Amino acid sequence: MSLRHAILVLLQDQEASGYDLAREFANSIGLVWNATHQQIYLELGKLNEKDMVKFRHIPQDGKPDKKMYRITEEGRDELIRWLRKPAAPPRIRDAFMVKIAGGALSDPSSILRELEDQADLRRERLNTFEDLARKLDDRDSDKNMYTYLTLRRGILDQQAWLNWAEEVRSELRRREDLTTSV
Amino acid sequence: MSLRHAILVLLQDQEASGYDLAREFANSIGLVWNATHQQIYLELGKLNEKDMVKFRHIPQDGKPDKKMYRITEEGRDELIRWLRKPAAPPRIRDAFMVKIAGGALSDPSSILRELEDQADLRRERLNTFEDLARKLDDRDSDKNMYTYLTLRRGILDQQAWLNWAEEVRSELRRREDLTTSV
DNA sequence: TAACCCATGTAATCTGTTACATGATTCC
DNA sequence: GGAATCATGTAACAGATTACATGGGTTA
Repeated sequence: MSLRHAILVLLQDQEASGYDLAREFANSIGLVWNATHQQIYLELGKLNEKDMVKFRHIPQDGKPDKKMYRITEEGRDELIRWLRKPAAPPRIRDAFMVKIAGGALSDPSSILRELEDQADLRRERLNTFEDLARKLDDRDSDKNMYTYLTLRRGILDQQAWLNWAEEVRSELRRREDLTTSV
Repeated sequence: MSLRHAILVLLQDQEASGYDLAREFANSIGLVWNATHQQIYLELGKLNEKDMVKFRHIPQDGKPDKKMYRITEEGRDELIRWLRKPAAPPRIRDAFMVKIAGGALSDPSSILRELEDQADLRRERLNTFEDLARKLDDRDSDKNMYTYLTLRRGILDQQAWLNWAEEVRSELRRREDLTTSV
């Protein structure tokens, strides 16, 4: 329900096309909310109908035309209304963790294999976020402070995950020692 | 897509009614996957059609009848097939974090208020998970080890969140000092 | 007497995913 | 020559949420 608001947050700072937004969802805001281009184009259509955004056509040569969207007064009002209401708690749906919870059914080696794949991903993300955080030179501007805090959230999250992975490794190792020593 | 598998994981250990499962989704496995009773009843219906579970009627007095579900061979096969495939990465949809990312639009005091509400919730969860982890006496059984690891994931996650909240507080405080001192 | 627990579900709606579609340009 | 980038979308389907429905028993 708040793909809408994530889009409005992005349109706060700049006029953007659906394509631009999709790219940002793959980067910056994607850290906290992700969406595909299909969803974005659909939602932009709805936002336009409700006069929360408006757009202008930009013909380009060599490239397809663009629709550059801008937030309207109504859009800003909607966003501010939403910001005032307490946020719905995120719903947790982590398939990998379902596997861990049901781990007794698989074998440790296949769990470890997938754990390492996931860990690679997390390490990669951690690096990306740390790079981005380092590049935020002026943390004293309002906007940058919130971007920084968002990145910190991502960083702490990845670190916590990696620490947990280390615990999993040592538990599984301990377990192996127990069974082989019998 | 893996509500199905979360249910099958739960039915691994014990026969259960939809109601029982809903309770567990609110507790144990809810830590990694959540679902409402409507979804669960629907999915149990589908699983039954596909012969992945079967049920028997238990009449009760003073209470409504129950349907106690059990996993079948087909169900176990499906679960094992699923466990072998790499899990889809969880999609991130955190409305509160969208608010932080768009924080420059609200005022620090309302952000702090909501931060504290969320922190209360996280602290509560942390306590619950820590209690449950402490009560897991015999960590050497396969099943308990995986439950323990699942709980550890929840614990590290809550801690990381709370540490982040502390960073937010000090950043906002620093920010306030900057603006009031001008 | 009100709220909550037990126990099941259906229906309407909203969101999200996957597949399909087009077409020029640029980079390897 | 093939893949990726730019740029837009539609349609079918799957998954999730919200509202509605029932009704006895227990606890505050």
